[in-house]
Amino acid sequence: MAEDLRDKLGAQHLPLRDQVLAALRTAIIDGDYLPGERLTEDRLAEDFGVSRNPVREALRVAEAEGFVVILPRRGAVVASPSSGTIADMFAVRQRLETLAARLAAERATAADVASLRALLDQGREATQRHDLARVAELNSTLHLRILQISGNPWLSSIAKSLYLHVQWVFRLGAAERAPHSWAEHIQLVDAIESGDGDRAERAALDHLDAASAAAYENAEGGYGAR
Amino acid sequence: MAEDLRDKLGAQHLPLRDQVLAALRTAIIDGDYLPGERLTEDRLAEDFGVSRNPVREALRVAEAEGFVVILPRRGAVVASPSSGTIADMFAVRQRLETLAARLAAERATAADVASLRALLDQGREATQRHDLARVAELNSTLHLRILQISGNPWLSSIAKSLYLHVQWVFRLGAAERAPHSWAEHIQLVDAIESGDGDRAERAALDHLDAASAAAYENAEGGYGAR
DNA sequence: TAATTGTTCTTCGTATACACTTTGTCCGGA
DNA sequence: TCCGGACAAAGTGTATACGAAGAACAATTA
Repeated sequence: MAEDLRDKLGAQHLPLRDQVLAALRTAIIDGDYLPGERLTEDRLAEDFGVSRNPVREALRVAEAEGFVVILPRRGAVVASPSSGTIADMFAVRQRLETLAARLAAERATAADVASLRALLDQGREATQRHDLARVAELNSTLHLRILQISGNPWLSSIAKSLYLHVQWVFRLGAAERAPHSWAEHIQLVDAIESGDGDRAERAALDHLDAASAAAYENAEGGYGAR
Repeated sequence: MAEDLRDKLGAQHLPLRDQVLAALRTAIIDGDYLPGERLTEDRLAEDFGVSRNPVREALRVAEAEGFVVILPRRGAVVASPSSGTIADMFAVRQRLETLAARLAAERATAADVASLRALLDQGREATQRHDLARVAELNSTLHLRILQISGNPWLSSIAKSLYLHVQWVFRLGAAERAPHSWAEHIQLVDAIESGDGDRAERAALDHLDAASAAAYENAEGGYGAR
């Protein structure tokens, strides 16, 4: 028993680089590090209380994921998404998340549907409490869960990365829109439960269209200020 | 082999980690490192003639790209794509490359179309010479060019990564199929030139369906075979 | 003012050290 | 023969230090 636990703990060991990467992503998405801000290795190492090596490895992955830009011999800066790439992101998301919805509808087990319903319930409750942060969080969880249910790891990983970026760019607007989009989520989960791929795809499309429109309205306010 | 890779590195002036990453990707795609093969840091460092640090950074990115799998405290092994993930890859490619074809049709300039036609001509010529390697290379160039013409950097980067993986898994089969698929390419470029997004999307879909079917036939033979 | 020089900061790569895990091997005992 | 544990080897994870080279910025000079 005790050995069992120890084995698990050993396997669960999270390398520092992964923790740093997660913290870095979160910090960027949350706006603790603003677009264009310079990220020197020493500074990050100090912020996270680790040595430079894990920081460097995390930075390379963050670059591959598009969260930072690394200029040779000059270091890393937080990436600055332009409004052009926002439309591009939604175009790709539309293709991928509709596929995810279709696959989820075709493959979801009763337990999968139950977990989605549970998220919907929690979301409704949080909406009533006007707990926007919690709603936004549940929103993300729901989307990621659907990706997971789709059972396609490529789809899941790519769409997840895109989803994180969307959250990053519109984290404020998304929180405001979350309550309005909850009805769309119910439609989507209903469609997934029905097992009707076409219907699920349509529901996902509607949801994304609305989210895209909302994102654009929100973008008017603008990121331009540097 | 080590000397080969080292020579490739010496010619350029990029950060070592990027050169190592490129060399690693190439070595994996070319089969110099086989799926399941263990990649110890010391060994890679020696193969590429660098220290452990650049190797580690390259490995993290290669992991994010799906070329290697890293197990905590146990190191990296070359990823082993299962036939399951092959179907998944094609499912995602279908969504993305049809979008790319549509966007390319809507946005292609005369110069873009001319460059595609030039590739088609070279491909026809290489096919007549039975130069399969060259045909396969032009095949890739054509696909990547279409992605580029689509003008969506997210789409382009994601689909390119997927395309590399497909090449990796089916590099032999793809070379054999290349001549047969050339007619489909002509259809695709014609559709792009017409500016008809629907038509381009349909042409891309047909092409991918055929490629997917061919990939599956080829996969029957299995992997380990020399 | 404009150009040049020098200084400083930072990245990039190397090297080294060491704790800790995993893995493999060997050996004695049932 | 087979099992189990001690033991050694291999390799990762992390920290640290150091030197070289590039980039940015300040200082100096014409």
